[in-house]
Amino acid sequence: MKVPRAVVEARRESIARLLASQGYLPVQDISHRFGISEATVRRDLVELASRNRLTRTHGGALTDFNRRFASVDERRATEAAAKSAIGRAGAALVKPGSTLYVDAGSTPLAVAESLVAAGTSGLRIVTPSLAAAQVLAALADAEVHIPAGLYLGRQQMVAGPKAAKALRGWSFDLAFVGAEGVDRDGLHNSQDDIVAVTHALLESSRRVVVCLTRSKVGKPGPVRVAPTLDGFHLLTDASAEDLRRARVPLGDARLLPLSPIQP
Amino acid sequence: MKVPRAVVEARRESIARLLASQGYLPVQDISHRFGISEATVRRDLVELASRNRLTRTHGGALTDFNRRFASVDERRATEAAAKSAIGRAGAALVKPGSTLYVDAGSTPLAVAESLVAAGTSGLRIVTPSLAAAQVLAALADAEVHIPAGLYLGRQQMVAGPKAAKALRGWSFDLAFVGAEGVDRDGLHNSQDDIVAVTHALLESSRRVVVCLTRSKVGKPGPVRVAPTLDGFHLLTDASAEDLRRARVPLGDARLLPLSPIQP
DNA sequence: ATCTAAATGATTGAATCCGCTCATAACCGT
DNA sequence: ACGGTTATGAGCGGATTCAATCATTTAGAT
Repeated sequence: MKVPRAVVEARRESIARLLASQGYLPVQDISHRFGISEATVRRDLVELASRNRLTRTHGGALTDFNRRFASVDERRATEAAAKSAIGRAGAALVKPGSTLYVDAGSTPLAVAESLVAAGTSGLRIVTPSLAAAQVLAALADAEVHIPAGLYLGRQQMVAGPKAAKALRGWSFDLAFVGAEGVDRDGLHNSQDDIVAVTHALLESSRRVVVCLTRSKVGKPGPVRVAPTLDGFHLLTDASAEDLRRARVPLGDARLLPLSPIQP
Repeated sequence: MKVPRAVVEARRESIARLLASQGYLPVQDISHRFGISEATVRRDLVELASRNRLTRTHGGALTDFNRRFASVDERRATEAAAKSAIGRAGAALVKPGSTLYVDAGSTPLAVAESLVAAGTSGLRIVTPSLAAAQVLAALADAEVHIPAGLYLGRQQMVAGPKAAKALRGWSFDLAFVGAEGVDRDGLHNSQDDIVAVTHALLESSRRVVVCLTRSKVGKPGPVRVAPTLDGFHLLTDASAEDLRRARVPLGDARLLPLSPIQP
């Protein structure tokens, strides 16, 4: 039987709120609590999910607390296996108690996730990526700093002319940066501000690790970071053959090995 | 094939931690990430669940972590009607093209949401709240700035001693701040750093609007912001009678009216 | 070195969940 | 008042997940 529109909206709001307090609810539970059929529960959940009020799962739904950074999640899904491998290899380079820079982008984010999975302790991390900050907050004893800047909603990060300058006050053991692409003309990224940050890192970090999936090899980009990879470390699932074929000017860059599979 | 006991324990620990950062993970995802069969994943999850490290669900598992603390979403859900009314009234004060400060907290967040709903144009906003930044990013022509600071995962905000200083470079038309409580001894908040920010705002903002739900009236707090509400504007769903009864020292504070009905 | 017990992956049948369709009932606009 | 529209619940086929079992491999103890 049809029911007043206001009732439907109120019920959906109730479900969303109940979920916010519970974290997770199975479809069956919701059905019982509200005295409606599971079919209706599913319809409500689909609707609420489309409004980004919650996330659907098999058999239930959960709050969006951690999943609010959506567009990054999409990119995170592509080449997930490669990014995961790069993440593990990157995290393996990190010693407890280090001071790190973790760039924005889904590939450096994989490093952050692996650091959390490894439970590396005593880290001090600077990141312009809100997604990385949120992930790293799971490390109880870590100190996560976010630099000042303009918030870029699409990329879930802060950026700005001040960002590069602010980094000079730090001294990093290790910096993980991403890039738009690398080809015969060198390393490329998307924005002036981000390129400036990478340059600043070359001076304030002992090692700068460029994290790149194979799909970025041979691709150009709007702004050139450097004509060669001199001074960088490279972490990628692309083979040495791939890099040679794309005529990437490696210079004296060190190619870091990936962990095969499994942690 | 059998694998060393230490590896098993390390992997389970990794799963638990990864889960802590993700909130929820399907069995399949875990299987892929760790390169183990789903059967093993289920066995690990059963074991971890028996140790109360996580909660099982159909098709995956989720952290117990979010349950222990009141998340931003949970606070947002409480007194939602009052916060929504405060948000609308606050947004109504904002002229297009203004420069604003929006504090962390679920009540100021309601103002941000109403600003987006109203589609106010040309805003320049500074906020330490990542939730507010994300909401405000929906305004295409807005400029959202995030100050530098330490990331507080539980509150989804940045804070730090530098924050107050950084604000002196700005000149705000309007600042929306929250508070822990207000009682006969004045206005209270939770941390030194945040109180310092409020003080800084009194100098760098033409008007400082304190957003308070009725439940905060009569409540004390760890750190006192000010002994009276002199110089503040007050936006609350509490009645003048409520404030009088709690002997709140209003001083020359201006009590702003709430919009009665919703749009 | 040898043996036992543990860990893993594959398989299978049962249980569960999902998306879809359809009939019904009653809200809502004209 | 009335017709169109919308919300609902039930049923069904298909997909997914689960629990249990079993063979295989090897860590860890004697």
